[in-house]
Amino acid sequence: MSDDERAVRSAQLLQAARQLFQVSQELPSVAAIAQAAGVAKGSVYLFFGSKEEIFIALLEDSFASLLAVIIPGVHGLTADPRAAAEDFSLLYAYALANVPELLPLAAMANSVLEKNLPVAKMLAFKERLASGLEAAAAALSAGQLGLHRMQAIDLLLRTWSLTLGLWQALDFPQELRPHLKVSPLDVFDRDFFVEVSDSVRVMWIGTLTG
Amino acid sequence: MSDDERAVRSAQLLQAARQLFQVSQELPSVAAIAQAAGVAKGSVYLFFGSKEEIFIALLEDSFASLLAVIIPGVHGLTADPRAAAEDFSLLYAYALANVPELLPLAAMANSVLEKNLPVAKMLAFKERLASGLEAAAAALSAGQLGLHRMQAIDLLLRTWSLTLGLWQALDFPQELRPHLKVSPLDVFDRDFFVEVSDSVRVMWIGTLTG
Amino acid sequence: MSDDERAVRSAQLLQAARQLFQVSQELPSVAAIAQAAGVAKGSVYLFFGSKEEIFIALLEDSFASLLAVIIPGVHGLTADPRAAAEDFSLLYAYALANVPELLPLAAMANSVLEKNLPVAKMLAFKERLASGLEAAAAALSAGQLGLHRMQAIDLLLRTWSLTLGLWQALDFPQELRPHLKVSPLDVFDRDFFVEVSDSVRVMWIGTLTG
Amino acid sequence: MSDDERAVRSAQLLQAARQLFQVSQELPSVAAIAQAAGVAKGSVYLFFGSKEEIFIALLEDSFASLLAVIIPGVHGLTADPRAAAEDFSLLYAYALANVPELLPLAAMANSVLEKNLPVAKMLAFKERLASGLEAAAAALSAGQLGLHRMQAIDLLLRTWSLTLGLWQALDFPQELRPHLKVSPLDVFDRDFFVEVSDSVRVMWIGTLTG
DNA sequence: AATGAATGAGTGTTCATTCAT
DNA sequence: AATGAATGAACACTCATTCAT
Repeated sequence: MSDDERAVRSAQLLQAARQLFQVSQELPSVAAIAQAAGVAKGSVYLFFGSKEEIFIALLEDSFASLLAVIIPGVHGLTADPRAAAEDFSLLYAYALANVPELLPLAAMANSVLEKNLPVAKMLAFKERLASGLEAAAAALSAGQLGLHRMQAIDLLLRTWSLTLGLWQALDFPQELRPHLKVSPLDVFDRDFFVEVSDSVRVMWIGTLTG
Repeated sequence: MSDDERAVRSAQLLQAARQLFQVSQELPSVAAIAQAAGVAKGSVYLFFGSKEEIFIALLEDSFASLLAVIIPGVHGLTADPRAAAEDFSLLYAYALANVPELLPLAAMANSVLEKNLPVAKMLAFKERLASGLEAAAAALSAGQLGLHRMQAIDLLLRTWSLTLGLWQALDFPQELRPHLKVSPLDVFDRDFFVEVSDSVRVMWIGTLTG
Repeated sequence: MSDDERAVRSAQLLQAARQLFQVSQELPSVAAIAQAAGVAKGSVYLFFGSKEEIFIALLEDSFASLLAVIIPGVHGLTADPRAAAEDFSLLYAYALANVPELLPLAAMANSVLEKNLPVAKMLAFKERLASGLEAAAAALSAGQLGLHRMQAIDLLLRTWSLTLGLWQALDFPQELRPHLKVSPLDVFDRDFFVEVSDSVRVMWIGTLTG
Repeated sequence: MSDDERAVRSAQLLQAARQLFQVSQELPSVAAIAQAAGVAKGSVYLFFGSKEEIFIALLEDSFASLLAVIIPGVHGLTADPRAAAEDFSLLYAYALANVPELLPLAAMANSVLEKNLPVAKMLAFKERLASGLEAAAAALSAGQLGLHRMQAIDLLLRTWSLTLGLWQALDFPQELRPHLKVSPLDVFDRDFFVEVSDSVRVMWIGTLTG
């Protein structure tokens, strides 16, 4: 089987896993993924070493999608800190909205996905994350904002952390949504993307003008 | 059984759960908690409706411990934004270090703990979180920084989100630690508390002076 | 649960396992054993650590049954070697016939049962086998044949080995039985118990008179 | 494909299976055998009908190797029973040592290999074993010991049975070996080949002089 | 003939929870 | 109130075998 074909098949499985995950917000069983992808259970293991590897791959894939939007974006930011912060925060929220499974998946990474993952796989995963972060930081520091590499890394790491944390703070299961209108839960009644955008903008302004 | 007695027994179970969780970084089994607390397995269910409720209660308890330090702290902050940001960020990191199980537990909340939790319990849990946030915000806005209630809530919510996200980004399983010294993982080789402190200070300065 | 109760329940499970094994000549599934014993699958694990442990226990139990007949028998053997060999060989074949699952199970010990068994359990198992052998050897050397302990051990170990090997050589699946009448398979067309008895008698005579 | 070619390829597969089995003492997977033989997995099934057939063939092959040494040996035995027994027992142990996979494989025959084997194949296998036994018996009875055909068959069948049983009684997994020095396991702490040689000699003497 | 991608049956084990005592 | 024996649902993974190419 050629590498291309493998990539196609893997992507199909990932797509099946993505859809199931988006619906249930839980890790679907391998049987469910296989069925959704129209292959036999055993075939899943031709492409992924374990169930966890599937979702780690999905997480990476989604993260890469995010970066694919972010990297050109940060590279083209203006030299004006406030305008740059504004532009980035909007672009960022928009990019996040396009990979809806990213944050729920990332929120499971530490507690669920990394269990049962061989050290080597986990290392490789984390290294690719780090490289992605580096790449984005490189693009950011190559722009007109005059950030050094380390400053760019710090800013992006904190941006991502804030995002992930906000998602967890503001994500409410469907059944709780109606109650968000009533005090005291109304403090959490925010549109996630607006909140991300706002808080990221503030953080960037603070960093760039501080 | 009197309410006081119930409270004592619940606290003993929580303490057992806390210790086991701190050691293993995984949700201990109900059997393990019962044994550690010196009671029979079935007795756990006289105090908690499910395994998840134990850890939700533990999370709340730990969160309350954090607030117990934060609330007086924010109330006494100086009017000078930079000094206030500096003081808070240090106090905050210190307070976090005193409840080491808080962040690992909070990181599991969305993906693990909230499964299997009846809506009513979950609602109550979230409401108490919201109330705690409100209380801290009240203390913060009552201080000399001149923040409105909503501004205080926003700032604290973002602070907590940033913290939780950073913890997840920087937490590495023991086996991966050695590799943190080598590129590209070295971008993650930070002391969590220093990083929290720094990033929170920047966020506060940005917010207060923005 | 008292030790007595545990013993009773374990024995019921063993009995269920024994019956299923005798019928199918294959290791039944845990589910099948549980069902046959009238308990839930999980309950099996209250008494046995793994599937293999069930059958190791069954093997031990059957072996103990054999020894329970053999030990008094060897103790009372006459001083006359030929008569003793004759008496023992008959008693032995009779005793074997009373634990029909013993040899099929023993034949699986090396290749199947000992897989997946923790070293400690396996050690304990082998030690009890050794002790049983020692006990029988003690009874034999205490009799009138004038055998030393080591001679008795050797003789019994060889007797058992010959038995186990003969069983494997002469055991034929049901579907092959009809073909045993036809050359060249007719060399295997022997009654196992007669063959055991004969060959053991010869071995004993050779040893005792050699 | 000519019969010769088929024979060569089969032998290569058997050799691969033999080596893998000798190393792991477990039945290697078909994939492993194919890889070790340098062919594709599916190709194995051009030569063998099932995995079990491979090992049945290997067992036959190894058994034939044993016979190839034994048959000339028994033919040339002296007329003196004790000397003959001595000579045979040494030759036999030596021959066994040259086919180290034979006994582990034979020990699996009843419980593992014969599952999943079509009756016809099994019949053919058993018939060839019987023929081999007959051939050896013929050689033995043609010698100077004056044994009848049936006596020779009996003696050889019992010799083989004793050997197989002893192997199973004395074979200990690597992890248990250290414990063999300590009572009560020390009764099993024997060199297999010495034990086989001794016990076979005794059996032969008993049979030939009885 | 040779391949190797695809299959899918088969099962031991855990553990939160219940409930009779 | 307290126990702990009993439950049984849930599921990843392997690997012998097939068959289209």
